[in-house]
Amino acid sequence: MTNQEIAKILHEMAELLEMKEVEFKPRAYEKAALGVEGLDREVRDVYKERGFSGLMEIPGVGRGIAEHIEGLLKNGKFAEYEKLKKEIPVNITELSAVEGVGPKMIKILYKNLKIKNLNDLEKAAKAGKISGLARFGKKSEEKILKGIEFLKKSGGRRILGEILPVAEKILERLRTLPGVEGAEFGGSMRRMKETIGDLDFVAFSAKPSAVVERFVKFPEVQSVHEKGGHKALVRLNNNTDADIWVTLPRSKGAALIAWTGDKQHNIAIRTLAEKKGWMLNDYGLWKGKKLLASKTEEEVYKKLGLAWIPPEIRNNTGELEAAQKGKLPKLVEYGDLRGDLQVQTDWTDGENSILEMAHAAKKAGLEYIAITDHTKSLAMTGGADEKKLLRQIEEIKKINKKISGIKILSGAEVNIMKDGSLDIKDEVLSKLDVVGAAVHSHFNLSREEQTKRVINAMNNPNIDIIFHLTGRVIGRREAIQIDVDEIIKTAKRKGTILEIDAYPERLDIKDEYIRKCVEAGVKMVIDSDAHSVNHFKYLELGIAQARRGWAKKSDIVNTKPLAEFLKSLK
DNA sequence: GCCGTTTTCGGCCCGACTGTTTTCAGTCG
Repeated sequence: MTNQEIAKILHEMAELLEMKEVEFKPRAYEKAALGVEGLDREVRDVYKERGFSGLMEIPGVGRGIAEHIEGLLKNGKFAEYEKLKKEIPVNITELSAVEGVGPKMIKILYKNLKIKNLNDLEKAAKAGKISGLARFGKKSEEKILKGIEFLKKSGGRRILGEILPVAEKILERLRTLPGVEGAEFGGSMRRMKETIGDLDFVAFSAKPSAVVERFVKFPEVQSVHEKGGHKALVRLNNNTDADIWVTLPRSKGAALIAWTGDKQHNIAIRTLAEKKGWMLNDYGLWKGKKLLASKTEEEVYKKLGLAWIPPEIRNNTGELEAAQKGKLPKLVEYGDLRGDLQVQTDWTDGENSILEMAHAAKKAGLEYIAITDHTKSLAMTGGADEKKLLRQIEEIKKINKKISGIKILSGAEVNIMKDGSLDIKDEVLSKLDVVGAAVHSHFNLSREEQTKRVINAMNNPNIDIIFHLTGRVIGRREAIQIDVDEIIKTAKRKGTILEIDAYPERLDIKDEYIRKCVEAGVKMVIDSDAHSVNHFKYLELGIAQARRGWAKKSDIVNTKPLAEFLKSLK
């Protein structure tokens, strides 16, 4: 049983208990489900190695839920879940994905109309059966149909890189509206998460309702789900939803904290306020009716005894404790990068020439790039063999003489073969300035084989960097099975750098692994993996990823000037 | 059912909007 399957059962359990109006347990199951989802290993492997106590170390999992997970792993049994599921045998995950449909509604729909899945729901709504139920009307029915339609079209979360440009355009438009005194992203967009479910905007104005009215008429808005004096929820032309909340400028700090989240961070920080006998809501930090702080985030955090916490790390994984102790790291900043160590050109599968890429990189504010075209075993890209690489080294020397303000390094993205050997001879690799190695095939090897394979490659003294270690493509291809802890140990021993590939679909390695590298003292680089002159903008996504992994400037070697950077290579 | 600077029992974040109602439950973030 995979983590996803276990998490799904825990989520469903939360909803089933919600239907039964059981108090507090739903949230406990919800938290446990999140804990399982967030794990960087398979629960079954944790159980195999560490047994029951390993399960109990999963965040949000205590004795009770650990026992249920154990049952699921041992024989697929979870008696209470099955019993509840028998009472209300419906596809909860599917139904609750419909906007506006929650556990209570699912229960009523099943009891009265025997609705079990999306198909049943759509049929019943179209036949006008739902509006006949007590406490349901025509509008509820329409809303359900709209929700189903949206679900069919949108297909879930979008990757950050895809949606960020759209969101920035809307934010700009919002900021320039008359009467608006500032606007920011909220939610997962402000936290720069890998994928975005919907867009959140927070705006500040003395006349909130006027701003809401203008917002819902933006050209990007396709339809309006709901609209009040301070809030609106709309659907955009690109089939994503966007929320806006407009509040008075004096509440800015508290409002941004409330709307940035994430949920667990908010719960933790509000609980912290409560423990001091205060109350934190969307408008401020209060002692009874007395306002203690609200204007800026810094002010609110400070009053609570916390340093300001960067949005990217607001997810209740230790940031509050660190902020309390003044031990938050100073994260690498947007704009800190001086180089890019993975750039493809038209020598293989890139779209532009070496010179064009160099100019584009310079324009993007970089001081050096490494040309890292694919190597020969990646035939589909026209990968370079030894002769072609040597020719490219000479070509780069020539171009370097012609240009100024940027230095081009010669490199390669060497293919790691199934057994961990490399497809380019050492004597040629040793002539390159920067050598990255990457897995591009045999994604399905066992964890042991895959780990051994990559470690073999790392043992080659010419390999400076491992590119996109886990090979995942968000939404399309799973990460390879690999023991990241072992890789990090080896990287530490060998002085190998691990890459944070900023290409929007990759974002590889992910934030938890970055955090492990930071803790282990393993250095990283942030690369665009550019295949065109337009791709250097992706570096921003990589920086966001690094920040979510608590990386400091000193953890990222391509924040260094060229000479210093070169010293950190083998 | 989880969890702990109020620590092994007694708490569990907070508010806006909607729909179908006459005061609020359900949903969402």
